[in-house]
Amino acid sequence: MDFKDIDRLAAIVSHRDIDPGQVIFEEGETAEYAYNISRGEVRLYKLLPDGRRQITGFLGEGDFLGLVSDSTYAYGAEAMTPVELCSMRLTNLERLLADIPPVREKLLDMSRDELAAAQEQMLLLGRKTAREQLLSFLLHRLDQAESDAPESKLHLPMSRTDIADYLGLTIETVSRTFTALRDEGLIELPDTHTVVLPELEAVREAAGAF
Amino acid sequence: MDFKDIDRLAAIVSHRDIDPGQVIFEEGETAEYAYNISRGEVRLYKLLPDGRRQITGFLGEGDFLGLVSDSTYAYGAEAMTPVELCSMRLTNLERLLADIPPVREKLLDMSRDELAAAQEQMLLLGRKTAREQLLSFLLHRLDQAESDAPESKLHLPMSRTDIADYLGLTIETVSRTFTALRDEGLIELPDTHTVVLPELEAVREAAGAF
DNA sequence: GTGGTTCATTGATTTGGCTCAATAGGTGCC
DNA sequence: GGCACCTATTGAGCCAAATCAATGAACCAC
Repeated sequence: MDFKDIDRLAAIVSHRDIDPGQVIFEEGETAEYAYNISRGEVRLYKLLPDGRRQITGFLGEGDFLGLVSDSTYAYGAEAMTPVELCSMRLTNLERLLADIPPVREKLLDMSRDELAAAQEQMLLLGRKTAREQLLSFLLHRLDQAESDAPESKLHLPMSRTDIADYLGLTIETVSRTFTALRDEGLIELPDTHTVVLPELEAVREAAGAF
Repeated sequence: MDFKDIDRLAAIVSHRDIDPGQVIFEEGETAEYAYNISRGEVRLYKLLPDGRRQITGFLGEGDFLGLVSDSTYAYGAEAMTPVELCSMRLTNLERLLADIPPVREKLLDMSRDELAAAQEQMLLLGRKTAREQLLSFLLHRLDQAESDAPESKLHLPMSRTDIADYLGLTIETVSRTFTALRDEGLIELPDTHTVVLPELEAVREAAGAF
């Protein structure tokens, strides 16, 4: 990507601020924009007609949002915290992609990573117990955060309901499992949204070798 | 893609036959080849250390196999029926991809479709009952087969165990659920590997609006 | 035909996680 | 402070699916 490309990119991006709990886009909506998350945390989800919700992923700063297969979004997206988005019209983006191989290559890599993560999540949802699921979830968050957090202390921006809908559990089971893990000494819970993993090896073991 | 490209493509592909039950590649193995399935049915799966298995997808004729994010396969693959593969060395493939935009574009589309399917599967695994899962599975297979089968008669090449591991259930639950659906008249089971859906609308309804 | 093997079905029982219900912490507002 | 609101925790009972166990059906080898 050279200077000319960067200029063209700058010309089609704009900015958008979202409050916590606000919908960024809904599943099935015609996809007009793709986004890059400048700040904040986002949940992706799918719904059944009766309201059951499955969260398919959590995104944070730097993540790309709005990769679509056809012309509609395959899932909904909501802000969990105040979110700043860098938005691009998909028509412009597609034209840009057609021209700039490195961007296209990056997109392909991203979707392959996302796919590998989705398969890991299927293993978790289909075959792991609540305990293993929660530990795997914590380890995964820790790995992601590792870059800027040297210690095994973890901030969870999402609610218990969000965690439950991500793991295919109920809020009560999530809460009970957190408590049980705390009582066993596998984790510490200084407050609701903070977890410390003092014995990482034991956690990895108990998570089903994540 | 022009004639020159096709020649280069032809030069790097070769052929491979696989017997039912044979492993094509294992999760974690260094990825040397990507494949296109010429004939037969393949299951993709991930394993936990204690042997629990989650099937993450079934592939058939024409499907592409071996899209990897890093240098190792993210899942294992096994033949369910006799399989004929068209194989390509990944090193060659990568070089080819770097040069030919339409191939790269196709790959991106495929991985986006696969990702959308993965998210649908997460919804199914996390939030649907055994009954809804099985019906969704049948409808999905029917949609895929629709092209060459005008009727709502479906061939299931995989075993009950495979279906169970795909849906995150046990073989007994799959069998019981099949029987229950048959007794309700929602499906017919002429033999173990054949299902007929006489009332498609009722099935769609009961599957949780797949 | 008989025994062995594999896969599917059916039955009996158990259990992990869900449902329903109550209680406890926080936080903000008046 | 006192109250309302929201989220999380804890308790009691229940149920869908798992587990354990037996039987049936199809296929092959001898």
